[in-house]
Amino acid sequence: MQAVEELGYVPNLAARALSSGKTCIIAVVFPYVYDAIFTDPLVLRILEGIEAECKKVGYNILLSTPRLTSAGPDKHYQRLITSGYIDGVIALDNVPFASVIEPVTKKSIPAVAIGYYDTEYCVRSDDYSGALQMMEHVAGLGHKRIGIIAVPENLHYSIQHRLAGLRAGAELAGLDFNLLPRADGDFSTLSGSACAARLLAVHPDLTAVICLNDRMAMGVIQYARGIGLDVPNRLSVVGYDDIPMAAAFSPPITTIDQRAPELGRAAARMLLSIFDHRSPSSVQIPTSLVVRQSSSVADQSNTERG
Amino acid sequence: MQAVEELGYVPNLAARALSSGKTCIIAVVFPYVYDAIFTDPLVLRILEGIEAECKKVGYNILLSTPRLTSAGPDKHYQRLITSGYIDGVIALDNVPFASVIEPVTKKSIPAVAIGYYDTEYCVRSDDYSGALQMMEHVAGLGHKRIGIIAVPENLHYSIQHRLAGLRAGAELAGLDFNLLPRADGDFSTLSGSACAARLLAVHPDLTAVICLNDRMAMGVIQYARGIGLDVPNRLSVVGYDDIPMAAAFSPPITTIDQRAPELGRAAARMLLSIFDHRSPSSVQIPTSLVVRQSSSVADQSNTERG
DNA sequence: CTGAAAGCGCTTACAG
DNA sequence: CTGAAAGCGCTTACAG
Repeated sequence: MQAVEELGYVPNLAARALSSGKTCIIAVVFPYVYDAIFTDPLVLRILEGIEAECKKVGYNILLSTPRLTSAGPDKHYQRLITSGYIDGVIALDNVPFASVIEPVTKKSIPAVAIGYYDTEYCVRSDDYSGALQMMEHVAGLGHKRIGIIAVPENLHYSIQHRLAGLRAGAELAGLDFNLLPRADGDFSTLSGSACAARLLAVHPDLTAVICLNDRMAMGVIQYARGIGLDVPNRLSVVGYDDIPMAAAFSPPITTIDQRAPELGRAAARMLLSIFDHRSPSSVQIPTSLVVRQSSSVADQSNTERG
Repeated sequence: MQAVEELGYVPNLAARALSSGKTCIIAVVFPYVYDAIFTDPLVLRILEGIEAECKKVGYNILLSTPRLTSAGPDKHYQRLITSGYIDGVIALDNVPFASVIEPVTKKSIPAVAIGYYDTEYCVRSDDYSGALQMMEHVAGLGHKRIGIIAVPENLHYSIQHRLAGLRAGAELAGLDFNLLPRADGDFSTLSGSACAARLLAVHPDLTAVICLNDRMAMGVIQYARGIGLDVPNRLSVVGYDDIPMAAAFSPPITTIDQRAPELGRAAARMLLSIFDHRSPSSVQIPTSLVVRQSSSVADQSNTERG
């Protein structure tokens, strides 16, 4: 039996998979909508969390990036999930026009969604509260003329929840959310600058801008600097996501940490517990406000002027 | 035979794997040294290239992130590569103290390294020429007092090649590379700022700083701005990698594009061709200089003053 | 050229 | 409680 050690015997996993029906592989599914999946730092952080939990119990990760259109995920993916290769799937499922987890649950394959798609097992970031926290922070600093830089709601479910959170936060602060000017970008830094330009052209008296991600916030700060507006003294700018760059930016950006690795960890734990024939409850990961130097109290003189 | 269509038959891949000895899975190996693997944007870009080629031919990607110490990769990994689960591996292999590809080739499993580790099949970025291009660009703008911000050579093979390229470029420009002041960071933005502080404290008359990655270049620019040095007019700053943020930064950063997705594509093509019993030649991916606004001609008054 | 049988290397249910 | 046998669902080499 110690010959096992000496000869370096390693079980053949394909044989084991065939006989036991278990492959110890889970598919991690990042739908490819735009090329966003390969440029978004959060994707890698989520993967980090999944990997950490899987490594503990010896599960392997098969990465799948199906092309997602309104007709659903591509056939490659359809084949993968019925191939017997995988024991279960964890999928980012936040694109309103098509679900990637639905065909999996239909086939009764254990599945956990990270996102808002309505399914039995899911983990969600508390986008509503995160956005609420942002608005409370900004309004709490005395800002009233606040611009919103978002993204079209049909791109990502989380956007809808963040906007709802902003609305609730505005109401709490006695502001009419519908009166706050809004511009939509596409998550990119460049679009952040462009939105800032549009917003400030019409509303030069804004004292704060809330951006639904950090990269757009960086774009706003660059634009503001370009036209000589000091951040945060003349214009407060806050972001969302707490990507690594947010802390290193100048000024460091006030933002919402959604704990992406924890989203991944929770999803992996949930899937493993489904494998154990338990029925885990869905999980919501709380966010936290990270106050840095890009936001400050509303400049009194500016506030009065409007 | 059209019943196949109707019944939605999908072959069981585990059975196919067992009988044919082929799994159509390749392991993509990103050794976990620090948590760098999950925060480095290049990793995802390389993965993007691998995924694109694999998708074409129906191969799946199993992601492996072995912990790498001087004792070699962890046993999880050792098991994976002998498990019969994978047809081959593509690995980032650039950490001098241990190779991740060596145990694979020893077992005669098809393997392609992305990196400088000496092995039969590899794809490399032309770090030497990339760094040479940087130095030629900076020296060509008339700079002579150039600071170097690098990283310890024992962290990554590519650093050694980039430093050699800088040296060659300096010699071509008639500069003594050994006389150029150097500070070492750790790739992070913060370390870039710290290095800039150290360098400029001793050598306030530097007119240019060459950084071996973009994030450190961002740190330098922030530090320079903080002490009132205009970039690029008073200080030119160049980076390396061309991460997405480099173009969106202010000022947009002059840098070297190493075409990370192409590294991935080339590695995948190479592995697939090994599967076909061909013997592909190793590949070097050329880099290109991307000139943006963070570098400009040396300020004459400053140059004279030194 | 077609079709039935052996075999891939495990796991597991069953007989002893 | 132990050990021999069947079976997982394919592929492929072989007999017809």
